[in-house]
Amino acid sequence: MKRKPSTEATAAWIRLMRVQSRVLDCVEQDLKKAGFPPLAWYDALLELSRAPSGELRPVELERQMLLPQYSTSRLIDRLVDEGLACRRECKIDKRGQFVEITEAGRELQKRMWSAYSAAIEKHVGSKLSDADAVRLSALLDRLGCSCGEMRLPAAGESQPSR
Amino acid sequence: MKRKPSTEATAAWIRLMRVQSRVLDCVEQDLKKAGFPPLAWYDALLELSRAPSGELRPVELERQMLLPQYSTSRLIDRLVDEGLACRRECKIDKRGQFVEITEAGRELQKRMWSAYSAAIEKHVGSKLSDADAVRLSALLDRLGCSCGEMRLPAAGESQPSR
DNA sequence: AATTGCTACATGCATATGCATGGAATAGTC
DNA sequence: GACTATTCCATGCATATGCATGTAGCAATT
Repeated sequence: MKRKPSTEATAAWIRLMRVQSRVLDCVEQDLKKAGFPPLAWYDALLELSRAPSGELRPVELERQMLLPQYSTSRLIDRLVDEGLACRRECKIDKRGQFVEITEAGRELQKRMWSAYSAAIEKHVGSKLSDADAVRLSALLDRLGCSCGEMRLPAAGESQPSR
Repeated sequence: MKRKPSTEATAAWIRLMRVQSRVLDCVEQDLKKAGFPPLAWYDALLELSRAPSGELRPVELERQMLLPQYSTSRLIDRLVDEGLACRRECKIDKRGQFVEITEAGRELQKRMWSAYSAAIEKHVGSKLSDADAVRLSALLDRLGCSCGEMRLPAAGESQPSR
Protein backbone atom coordinates (compact mmCIF):
# COMPACT_ATOMS: atom_id res chain seq x y z
CA MET A 1 0.00 0.00 0.00
CA LYS A 2 2.99 2.29 -0.26
CA ARG A 3 3.13 2.13 -4.03
CA LYS A 4 3.71 5.47 -5.67
CA PRO A 5 1.22 6.89 -8.13
CA SER A 6 2.04 6.88 -11.82
CA THR A 7 2.89 10.21 -13.35
CA GLU A 8 -0.36 9.89 -15.32
CA ALA A 9 -2.39 9.58 -12.15
CA THR A 10 -0.53 12.46 -10.59
CA ALA A 11 -1.14 14.65 -13.61
CA ALA A 12 -4.84 13.80 -13.50
CA TRP A 13 -4.95 14.70 -9.81
CA ILE A 14 -3.36 18.06 -10.50
CA ARG A 15 -5.77 18.87 -13.28
CA LEU A 16 -8.71 17.80 -11.21
CA MET A 17 -7.71 20.18 -8.45
CA ARG A 18 -6.75 23.12 -10.59
CA VAL A 19 -9.47 22.94 -13.16
CA GLN A 20 -12.33 22.58 -10.75
CA SER A 21 -10.99 25.35 -8.59
CA ARG A 22 -10.82 27.65 -11.59
CA VAL A 23 -14.17 26.68 -13.01
CA LEU A 24 -15.90 26.91 -9.67
CA ASP A 25 -14.36 30.28 -9.11
CA CYS A 26 -15.59 31.52 -12.48
CA VAL A 27 -19.11 30.32 -11.85
CA GLU A 28 -19.23 31.72 -8.34
CA GLN A 29 -17.98 35.05 -9.60
CA ASP A 30 -20.64 35.18 -12.28
CA LEU A 31 -23.32 34.52 -9.69
CA LYS A 32 -21.92 37.07 -7.32
CA LYS A 33 -21.70 39.70 -10.03
CA ALA A 34 -25.35 39.08 -10.76
CA GLY A 35 -26.05 39.85 -7.12
CA PHE A 36 -26.77 36.33 -5.95
CA PRO A 37 -25.70 34.49 -2.81
CA PRO A 38 -23.14 31.64 -2.88
CA LEU A 39 -23.80 28.39 -4.68
CA ALA A 40 -24.27 26.51 -1.43
CA TRP A 41 -27.46 28.48 -0.88
CA TYR A 42 -28.72 27.40 -4.26
CA ASP A 43 -27.91 23.78 -3.56
CA ALA A 44 -29.76 23.87 -0.27
CA LEU A 45 -32.77 25.62 -1.73
CA LEU A 46 -32.90 23.15 -4.58
CA GLU A 47 -32.78 20.17 -2.26
CA LEU A 48 -35.52 21.65 -0.16
CA SER A 49 -37.70 22.53 -3.15
CA ARG A 50 -37.39 18.98 -4.44
CA ALA A 51 -38.29 17.39 -1.15
CA PRO A 52 -41.80 15.94 -0.74
CA SER A 53 -43.45 18.94 0.84
CA GLY A 54 -40.61 21.40 0.56
CA GLU A 55 -39.13 20.32 3.85
CA LEU A 56 -36.21 18.24 4.96
CA ARG A 57 -34.46 17.27 8.15
CA PRO A 58 -31.15 19.09 8.55
CA VAL A 59 -29.43 15.76 8.71
CA GLU A 60 -30.78 14.85 5.27
CA LEU A 61 -29.64 18.13 3.84
CA GLU A 62 -26.28 17.51 5.36
CA ARG A 63 -25.94 14.16 3.66
CA GLN A 64 -27.04 15.40 0.29
CA MET A 65 -24.78 18.39 0.34
CA LEU A 66 -21.73 16.56 1.69
CA LEU A 67 -21.23 19.22 4.29
CA PRO A 68 -20.14 18.93 7.90
CA GLN A 69 -22.94 19.05 10.41
CA TYR A 70 -22.13 22.44 11.89
CA SER A 71 -21.86 23.87 8.44
CA THR A 72 -25.39 22.89 7.46
CA SER A 73 -26.64 24.12 10.78
CA ARG A 74 -25.28 27.56 10.12
CA LEU A 75 -26.32 27.57 6.49
CA ILE A 76 -29.87 26.96 7.64
CA ASP A 77 -29.52 29.83 10.09
CA ARG A 78 -28.69 32.15 7.24
CA LEU A 79 -31.49 30.93 4.99
CA VAL A 80 -33.92 31.44 7.82
CA ASP A 81 -32.52 34.90 8.57
CA GLU A 82 -33.16 35.84 4.96
CA GLY A 83 -36.65 34.46 4.99
CA LEU A 84 -35.81 31.80 2.42
CA ALA A 85 -36.67 28.93 4.73
CA CYS A 86 -38.19 28.38 8.13
CA ARG A 87 -37.75 25.83 10.87
CA ARG A 88 -40.62 23.58 11.83
CA GLU A 89 -41.08 21.33 14.77
CA CYS A 90 -40.57 17.63 14.16
CA LYS A 91 -43.24 15.72 16.03
CA ILE A 92 -41.90 12.25 15.46
CA ASP A 93 -38.44 13.03 16.79
CA LYS A 94 -38.17 15.83 19.27
CA ARG A 95 -34.46 16.11 18.89
CA GLY A 96 -34.88 17.04 15.29
CA GLN A 97 -36.72 19.58 13.22
CA PHE A 98 -37.83 20.22 9.70
CA VAL A 99 -36.57 22.97 7.48
CA GLU A 100 -39.12 24.18 5.01
CA ILE A 101 -38.50 26.34 2.00
CA THR A 102 -40.58 29.50 1.73
CA GLU A 103 -42.12 31.04 -1.36
CA ALA A 104 -39.28 33.57 -1.40
CA GLY A 105 -36.87 30.66 -1.26
CA ARG A 106 -38.45 28.97 -4.24
CA GLU A 107 -38.37 32.15 -6.20
CA LEU A 108 -34.75 32.85 -5.46
CA GLN A 109 -33.84 29.32 -6.44
CA LYS A 110 -35.51 29.78 -9.80
CA ARG A 111 -33.93 33.15 -10.43
CA MET A 112 -30.54 31.76 -9.49
CA TRP A 113 -30.92 28.86 -11.84
CA SER A 114 -31.18 31.17 -14.77
CA ALA A 115 -27.83 32.78 -13.95
CA TYR A 116 -26.33 29.52 -12.80
CA SER A 117 -27.24 27.61 -15.93
CA ALA A 118 -25.83 30.38 -18.07
CA ALA A 119 -22.58 30.13 -16.14
CA ILE A 120 -22.42 26.37 -16.57
CA GLU A 121 -22.95 26.74 -20.26
CA LYS A 122 -20.31 29.44 -20.48
CA HIS A 123 -17.64 27.68 -18.46
CA VAL A 124 -18.35 24.01 -19.17
CA GLY A 125 -20.94 23.39 -21.86
CA SER A 126 -19.34 25.57 -24.47
CA LYS A 127 -15.96 23.89 -23.99
CA LEU A 128 -17.04 20.30 -24.40
CA SER A 129 -19.14 18.33 -26.83
CA ASP A 130 -21.97 16.40 -25.25
CA ALA A 131 -20.12 13.17 -25.97
CA ASP A 132 -17.03 14.45 -24.21
CA ALA A 133 -19.10 15.65 -21.29
CA VAL A 134 -20.41 12.11 -20.94
CA ARG A 135 -16.90 10.69 -21.11
CA LEU A 136 -15.73 13.15 -18.49
CA SER A 137 -18.60 12.26 -16.18
CA ALA A 138 -17.86 8.58 -16.54
CA LEU A 139 -14.20 9.00 -15.70
CA LEU A 140 -14.98 11.19 -12.72
CA ASP A 141 -17.52 8.71 -11.42
CA ARG A 142 -14.79 6.15 -11.15
CA LEU A 143 -13.10 8.30 -8.54
CA GLY A 144 -16.27 8.67 -6.56
CA CYS A 145 -16.55 6.24 -3.73
CA SER A 146 -13.46 5.48 -1.72
CA CYS A 147 -14.35 6.72 1.75
CA GLY A 148 -18.07 6.77 2.29
CA GLU A 149 -20.90 6.89 -0.18
CA MET A 150 -22.04 9.53 -2.55
CA ARG A 151 -25.40 10.42 -3.97
CA LEU A 152 -25.41 11.72 -7.50
CA PRO A 153 -28.47 13.35 -8.93
CA ALA A 154 -30.48 11.48 -11.52
CA ALA A 155 -29.04 11.74 -15.00
CA GLY A 156 -31.88 13.69 -16.56
CA GLU A 157 -32.00 16.45 -13.94
CA SER A 158 -31.88 19.85 -15.46
CA GLN A 159 -31.16 21.65 -12.22
CA PRO A 160 -28.08 20.30 -10.53
CA SER A 161 -27.44 19.98 -6.87
CA ARG A 162 -23.70 19.81 -7.34
CA MET B 1 -25.16 33.91 -24.90
CA LYS B 2 -28.14 32.86 -22.87
CA ARG B 3 -28.22 29.33 -24.22
CA LYS B 4 -28.84 26.70 -21.57
CA PRO B 5 -26.32 23.95 -20.92
CA SER B 6 -27.06 20.46 -22.12
CA THR B 7 -27.92 17.92 -19.47
CA GLU B 8 -24.63 16.22 -20.32
CA ALA B 9 -22.68 19.36 -19.57
CA THR B 10 -24.62 19.91 -16.39
CA ALA B 11 -23.98 16.36 -15.25
CA ALA B 12 -20.27 16.81 -15.94
CA TRP B 13 -20.26 20.01 -13.92
CA ILE B 14 -21.90 18.28 -10.99
CA ARG B 15 -19.43 15.41 -11.03
CA LEU B 16 -16.52 17.76 -11.33
CA MET B 17 -17.63 19.61 -8.22
CA ARG B 18 -18.59 16.64 -6.13
CA VAL B 19 -15.80 14.31 -7.06
CA GLN B 20 -13.00 16.76 -6.57
CA SER B 21 -14.44 17.89 -3.29
CA ARG B 22 -14.57 14.32 -2.07
CA VAL B 23 -11.18 13.35 -3.35
CA LEU B 24 -9.53 16.47 -2.05
CA ASP B 25 -11.15 15.91 1.29
CA CYS B 26 -9.85 12.34 1.45
CA VAL B 27 -6.34 13.38 0.58
CA GLU B 28 -6.33 16.28 3.03
CA GLN B 29 -7.62 14.00 5.76
CA ASP B 30 -4.90 11.47 5.10
CA LEU B 31 -2.28 14.17 5.35
CA LYS B 32 -3.78 15.61 8.48
CA LYS B 33 -3.98 12.21 10.12
CA ALA B 34 -0.31 11.76 9.40
CA GLY B 35 0.30 14.99 11.30
CA PHE B 36 1.06 17.20 8.33
CA PRO B 37 -0.04 20.75 7.56
CA PRO B 38 -2.54 21.56 4.78
CA LEU B 39 -1.77 20.89 1.14
CA ALA B 40 -1.34 24.57 0.40
CA TRP B 41 1.80 24.52 2.51
CA TYR B 42 3.14 21.67 0.46
CA ASP B 43 2.41 23.49 -2.76
CA ALA B 44 4.18 26.58 -1.60
CA LEU B 45 7.19 24.66 -0.31
CA LEU B 46 7.43 22.77 -3.56
CA GLU B 47 7.32 25.90 -5.65
CA LEU B 48 10.01 27.45 -3.50
CA SER B 49 12.21 24.38 -3.56
CA ARG B 50 12.00 24.27 -7.34
CA ALA B 51 12.87 27.91 -7.79
CA PRO B 52 16.42 28.78 -8.92
CA SER B 53 17.97 29.35 -5.53
CA GLY B 54 15.07 28.29 -3.38
CA GLU B 55 13.58 31.73 -3.39
CA LEU B 56 10.69 33.42 -5.09
CA ARG B 57 8.91 36.71 -5.06
CA PRO B 58 5.56 36.50 -3.30
CA VAL B 59 3.94 37.69 -6.47
CA GLU B 60 5.35 34.72 -8.36
CA LEU B 61 4.14 32.30 -5.76
CA GLU B 62 0.77 33.93 -5.94
CA ARG B 63 0.55 33.38 -9.68
CA GLN B 64 1.67 29.79 -9.53
CA MET B 65 -0.67 28.86 -6.75
CA LEU B 66 -3.67 30.71 -8.15
CA LEU B 67 -4.29 32.31 -4.80
CA PRO B 68 -5.44 35.83 -3.98
CA GLN B 69 -2.70 38.19 -2.98
CA TYR B 70 -3.63 38.51 0.68
CA SER B 71 -3.84 34.78 0.95
CA THR B 72 -0.27 34.22 -0.22
CA SER B 73 0.87 36.98 2.03
CA ARG B 74 -0.55 35.22 5.07
CA LEU B 75 0.56 31.80 3.95
CA ILE B 76 4.10 33.12 3.83
CA ASP B 77 3.64 34.53 7.33
CA ARG B 78 2.80 31.07 8.59
CA LEU B 79 5.65 29.36 6.80
CA VAL B 80 8.03 31.91 8.25
CA ASP B 81 6.55 31.50 11.72
CA GLU B 82 7.22 27.78 11.50
CA GLY B 83 10.74 28.27 10.30
CA LEU B 84 10.02 26.69 6.94
CA ALA B 85 10.90 29.79 4.99
CA CYS B 86 12.35 33.20 5.58
CA ARG B 87 11.93 36.61 4.03
CA ARG B 88 14.82 38.24 2.29
CA GLU B 89 15.31 41.74 1.12
CA CYS B 90 14.92 42.37 -2.57
CA LYS B 91 17.62 44.75 -3.66
CA ILE B 92 16.40 45.33 -7.17
CA ASP B 93 12.90 46.31 -6.10
CA LYS B 94 12.54 47.74 -2.65
CA ARG B 95 8.79 47.28 -2.68
CA GLY B 96 9.25 43.57 -2.95
CA GLN B 97 11.04 40.80 -1.16
CA PHE B 98 12.18 37.28 -1.65
CA VAL B 99 10.89 34.28 0.20
CA GLU B 100 13.48 31.59 0.65
CA ILE B 101 12.84 28.04 1.70
CA THR B 102 14.86 26.82 4.67
CA GLU B 103 16.41 23.42 5.22
CA ALA B 104 13.52 22.53 7.51
CA GLY B 105 11.18 23.56 4.73
CA ARG B 106 12.86 21.29 2.24
CA GLU B 107 12.74 18.41 4.62
CA LEU B 108 9.09 18.87 5.42
CA GLN B 109 8.28 19.05 1.73
CA LYS B 110 10.02 15.75 1.16
CA ARG B 111 8.36 14.04 4.09
CA MET B 112 5.00 15.34 3.00
CA TRP B 113 5.50 14.04 -0.50
CA SER B 114 5.76 10.54 0.77
CA ALA B 115 2.37 10.74 2.49
CA TYR B 116 0.91 12.84 -0.29
CA SER B 117 1.93 10.51 -3.06
CA ALA B 118 0.51 7.57 -1.15
CA ALA B 119 -2.78 9.43 -0.86
CA ILE B 120 -2.85 10.21 -4.57
CA GLU B 121 -2.25 6.59 -5.36
CA LYS B 122 -4.93 5.51 -2.94
CA HIS B 123 -7.61 7.92 -4.05
CA VAL B 124 -6.81 8.41 -7.71
CA GLY B 125 -4.15 6.11 -9.11
CA SER B 126 -5.72 2.92 -7.90
CA LYS B 127 -9.09 3.84 -9.41
CA LEU B 128 -7.92 4.62 -12.91
CA SER B 129 -5.74 2.97 -15.51
CA ASP B 130 -2.90 5.12 -16.78
CA ALA B 131 -4.68 5.43 -20.10
CA ASP B 132 -7.84 6.64 -18.40
CA ALA B 133 -5.86 9.06 -16.31
CA VAL B 134 -4.50 10.53 -19.51
CA ARG B 135 -7.97 10.77 -20.99
CA LEU B 136 -9.26 12.45 -17.86
CA SER B 137 -6.43 14.97 -17.90
CA ALA B 138 -7.10 15.78 -21.53
CA LEU B 139 -10.78 16.38 -20.95
CA LEU B 140 -10.12 18.53 -17.91
CA ASP B 141 -7.58 20.59 -19.79
CA ARG B 142 -10.26 21.61 -22.22
CA LEU B 143 -12.06 23.39 -19.39
CA GLY B 144 -8.95 25.23 -18.38
CA CYS B 145 -8.75 28.70 -19.77
CA SER B 146 -11.90 30.77 -19.94
CA CYS B 147 -11.14 33.70 -17.67
CA GLY B 148 -7.44 34.32 -17.33
CA GLU B 149 -4.52 32.04 -17.92
CA MET B 150 -3.34 28.99 -16.12
CA ARG B 151 0.02 27.38 -15.66
CA LEU B 152 0.07 23.63 -15.56
CA PRO B 153 3.15 21.79 -14.42
CA ALA B 154 5.21 19.96 -17.00
CA ALA B 155 3.85 16.55 -17.81
CA GLY B 156 6.70 14.52 -16.40
CA GLU B 157 6.76 16.10 -12.96
CA SER B 158 6.61 13.58 -10.23
CA GLN B 159 5.84 16.01 -7.45
CA PRO B 160 2.77 18.02 -8.27
CA SER B 161 2.06 21.60 -7.44
CA ARG B 162 -1.66 21.08 -7.86
C1' DA C 1 11.47 67.06 -9.80
C1' DA C 2 6.64 67.24 -9.26
C1' DT C 3 2.46 64.80 -10.65
C1' DT C 4 0.06 60.80 -11.67
C1' DG C 5 -0.49 56.12 -11.83
C1' DC C 6 0.74 51.53 -11.09
C1' DT C 7 2.83 47.50 -8.66
C1' DA C 8 4.17 44.80 -4.43
C1' DC C 9 2.90 43.66 -0.18
C1' DA C 10 0.51 44.09 4.54
C1' DT C 11 -3.39 44.51 7.55
C1' DG C 12 -7.98 45.90 10.05
C1' DC C 13 -12.27 44.32 10.18
C1' DA C 14 -16.23 41.58 9.23
C1' DT C 15 -17.60 37.09 8.12
C1' DA C 16 -16.94 32.11 7.57
C1' DT C 17 -14.97 27.70 8.93
C1' DG C 18 -13.14 23.86 11.80
C1' DC C 19 -13.08 21.75 16.08
C1' DA C 20 -14.61 20.40 20.24
C1' DT C 21 -18.21 20.24 23.21
C1' DG C 22 -22.88 20.65 25.09
C1' DG C 23 -27.77 19.63 25.63
C1' DA C 24 -31.67 17.17 24.58
C1' DA C 25 -33.99 13.22 22.85
C1' DT C 26 -34.05 8.39 21.19
C1' DA C 27 -32.52 3.50 21.17
C1' DG C 28 -30.62 -0.44 23.19
C1' DT C 29 -29.38 -3.32 27.32
C1' DC C 30 -29.89 -5.17 31.60
C1' DG D 1 -37.24 1.68 34.62
C1' DA D 2 -32.21 2.78 35.34
C1' DC D 3 -28.02 2.98 32.54
C1' DT D 4 -25.39 3.59 28.62
C1' DA D 5 -24.67 4.57 23.95
C1' DT D 6 -25.99 7.01 20.05
C1' DT D 7 -28.25 10.48 17.15
C1' DC D 8 -29.67 15.32 16.16
C1' DC D 9 -28.66 19.79 16.39
C1' DA D 10 -26.48 24.27 18.33
C1' DT D 11 -22.66 27.03 19.75
C1' DG D 12 -18.14 29.06 21.99
C1' DC D 13 -13.82 29.73 20.61
C1' DA D 14 -9.80 29.81 17.79
C1' DT D 15 -8.32 30.21 13.22
C1' DA D 16 -8.91 31.29 8.31
C1' DT D 17 -10.81 33.97 4.52
C1' DG D 18 -12.67 37.90 1.76
C1' DC D 19 -12.76 42.62 1.09
C1' DA D 20 -11.25 47.03 1.24
C1' DT D 21 -7.71 49.92 2.12
C1' DG D 22 -3.05 51.52 3.42
C1' DT D 23 1.95 52.17 2.68
C1' DA D 24 5.94 52.25 0.16
C1' DG D 25 8.50 52.12 -3.95
C1' DC D 26 8.72 52.20 -9.01
C1' DA D 27 7.65 54.16 -13.72
C1' DA D 28 6.07 57.40 -17.09
C1' DT D 29 4.84 61.97 -18.30
C1' DT D 30 5.44 66.62 -18.09
